[in-house]
Amino acid sequence: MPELPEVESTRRHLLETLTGARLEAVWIGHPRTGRRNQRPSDVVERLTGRRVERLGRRGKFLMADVEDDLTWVIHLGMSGRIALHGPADPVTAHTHFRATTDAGIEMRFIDPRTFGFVAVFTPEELSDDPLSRLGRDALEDLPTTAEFSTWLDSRTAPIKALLLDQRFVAGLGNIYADEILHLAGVHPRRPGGSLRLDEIERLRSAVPLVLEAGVAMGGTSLDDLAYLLPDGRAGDYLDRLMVYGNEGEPCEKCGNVIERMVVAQRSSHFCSRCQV
DNA sequence: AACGATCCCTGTTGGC
DNA sequence: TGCCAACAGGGATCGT
Repeated sequence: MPELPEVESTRRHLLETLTGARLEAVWIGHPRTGRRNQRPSDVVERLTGRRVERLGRRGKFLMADVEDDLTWVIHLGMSGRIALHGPADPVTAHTHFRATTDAGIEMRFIDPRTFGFVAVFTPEELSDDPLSRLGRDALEDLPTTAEFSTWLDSRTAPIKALLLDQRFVAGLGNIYADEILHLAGVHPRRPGGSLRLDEIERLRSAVPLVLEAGVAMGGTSLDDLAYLLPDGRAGDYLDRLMVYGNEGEPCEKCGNVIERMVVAQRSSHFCSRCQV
């Protein structure tokens, strides 16, 4: 599912096409895709004719600066992906947003489960939106071990749930949280406040190791229907996963069988020998 | 305040 | 073989 490495891989592939491009024909075809704007038609009205100044990312949100202080925000949700096409290419199912650049390239947002969205915010709207409370980016702005320690202090929620909470560190999802906990040797159900300083340090240092490897491989494509790069290719990190989706298989570190349990309403994959 | 539960949605999977 | 319930999950929201 799209997490930070998938969103960052998508951003890097879009940079050349979108940076400095003027958007011409803009279309939104599903009410849920534009639901974060009070009026979904604002997405079309605000983007049409305007130039994209810069394409950034915070956590799992693509955030582009657009002329006149607007912020164009795209979230891939669970099943969203972006594809670049020529305007005459056949439109595939679940295409809910299209925008043509002045160079004649069409960007499409494809999202079968409609958990994702496309929105355009004014500065005032952005400060009112929950995404203004997003935490620090897990790749570009990772908190220090001391800051992690303060945040975890006396917390009773399982560490897995806390890693998925986007309000402190933004960008981790179910797959990479499992991988990070495995690399750090921490059990997903450990209460956040129970982690010793050396464990917090291992956890914190595992974050960039896992995420940067994910970005280098173009992200994780679980199957052909979910995340793909904008040119339609699959990301290659699937083969590198140590625990996610490996239930019943031997741990590559110790040979113990990988187990699965539900933590924070999400399936968690872990090695009970490596992770304590 | 912190935490857990629920809901949104649809393609795929697994059980009977 | 065919049908249908269960499952997948990011984030907003709500109840305790």
